[in-house]
Amino acid sequence: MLMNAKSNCSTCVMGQFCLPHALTNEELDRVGELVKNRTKLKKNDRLYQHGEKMSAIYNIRFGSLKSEYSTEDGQRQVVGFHLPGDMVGLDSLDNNIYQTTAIAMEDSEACIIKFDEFESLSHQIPSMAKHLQRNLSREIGKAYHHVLSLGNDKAQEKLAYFILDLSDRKSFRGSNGLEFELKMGRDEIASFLGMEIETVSRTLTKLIKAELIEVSYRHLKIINMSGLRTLSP
Amino acid sequence: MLMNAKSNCSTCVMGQFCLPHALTNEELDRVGELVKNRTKLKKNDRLYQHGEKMSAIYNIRFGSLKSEYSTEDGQRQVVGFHLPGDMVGLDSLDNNIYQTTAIAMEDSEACIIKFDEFESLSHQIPSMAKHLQRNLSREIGKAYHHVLSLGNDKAQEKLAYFILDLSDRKSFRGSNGLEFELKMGRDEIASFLGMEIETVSRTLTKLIKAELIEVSYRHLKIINMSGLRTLSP
DNA sequence: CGAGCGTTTGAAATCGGTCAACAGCAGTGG
DNA sequence: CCACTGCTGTTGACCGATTTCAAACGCTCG
Repeated sequence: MLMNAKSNCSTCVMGQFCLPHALTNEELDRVGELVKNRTKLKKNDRLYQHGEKMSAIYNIRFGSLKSEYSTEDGQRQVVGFHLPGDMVGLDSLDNNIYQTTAIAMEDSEACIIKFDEFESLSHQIPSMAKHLQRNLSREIGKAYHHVLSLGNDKAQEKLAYFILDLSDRKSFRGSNGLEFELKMGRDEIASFLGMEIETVSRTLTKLIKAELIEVSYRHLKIINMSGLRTLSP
Repeated sequence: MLMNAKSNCSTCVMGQFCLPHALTNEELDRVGELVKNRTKLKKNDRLYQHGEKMSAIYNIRFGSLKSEYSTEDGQRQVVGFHLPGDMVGLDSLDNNIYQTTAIAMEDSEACIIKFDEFESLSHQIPSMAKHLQRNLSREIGKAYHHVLSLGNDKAQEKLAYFILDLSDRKSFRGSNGLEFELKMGRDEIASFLGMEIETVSRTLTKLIKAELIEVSYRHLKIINMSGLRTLSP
């Protein structure tokens, strides 16, 4: 985990997805002060680990990560996939211990937001505190939706939900939401959706035969978006 | 939904579960100002509803509520059960719209925390903002755990998790965690755990035959706590 | 005390899990 | 550059847990 690359929030292309809107230039500079460093991650590197003392929260700059929730007895579950602009580490603010482990699925980079400095900055720039609050609340909503999907949906619907969610988030960030590379393996999709690897594979072929998507290895193309949407609300 | 009963945080018995620790008397009085009103709910009354504009967050004073997450197409899922001391409505802070509906499972009462007033108070008493932040983060952790359970566990384990969680929370609040009334129906347990009513019923009888619990209608008694714990980690 | 809802129980059907074998892409080293 | 090896993903057959459909039971409330 290398620290380097002085950050500069005011010129960062992720700014619009990462920072609260309508910061003054002066505020931007102060935020830039706060986010002094970034960290580069190679595939499979951990950004933080379950059980560790929290020191910072992070903003993904590029690449993609997964977060895994785990219990003492070794049960593990992928609870989220993260794309550039996503804020991660938010599950640690309750007791200052990370509840999940964040692992890079490809070479990635994240901005480090030292938390004690963040807190003091929040007092000066209230919109930063509000921004964090919003992210926390949004994460709750996402988790509820995940619970809904795991609790109600059949394999097909869960997979459709997964694909559409990914597609939406890619589009939102300005990349192609209709054709992209899956950075996660079938095992990680399976864990995320609460099913087995083989079921993921079989269900993908079902969706292919239904001419909703095309898949070759980890390359995915959406053929019939509305068809997919009728599967996952 | 009746407004009445001037609140008084400084003498409220829920204080220890509800407010941040170590508030000065003067701060307590200011918080009391904020929480001017409570609302009484009869069974099945809604505290707030999915899609509504957020005006306040709430703290349960007595009784018990469930929150239901729902999608446009009518899928619904119970995402949480709430006991006295719990803060609810936290899923609304992202876009000021409630994402869930909170429904009383018995006659209940909640303190109303008008959100705009809360925000201005937060500036004066930073520990209040921090307290909210912690609650938000804890809710994320709880949701992740729920996802883990739905994704990995078989019916028995899910039910054990449900019972133990309820038991722990009752104990924490000083009531009897070994023998209590379930305020929710089998249908609500089923929704929460992502299974069917009949499976809940059958699985309960399994746990009874295994001499882990006794159940009669909605009265539940834990016979073998450690046995239950071996089922749910 | 009776009506009605909530709960339990039974039997049959189904979806997904498990076990096992195979295919295919990728990265290594000759 | 190609062959070998290993990891990742696919496919098939079988099995089991949960769902589904159906009916009976038993609280609880009016």
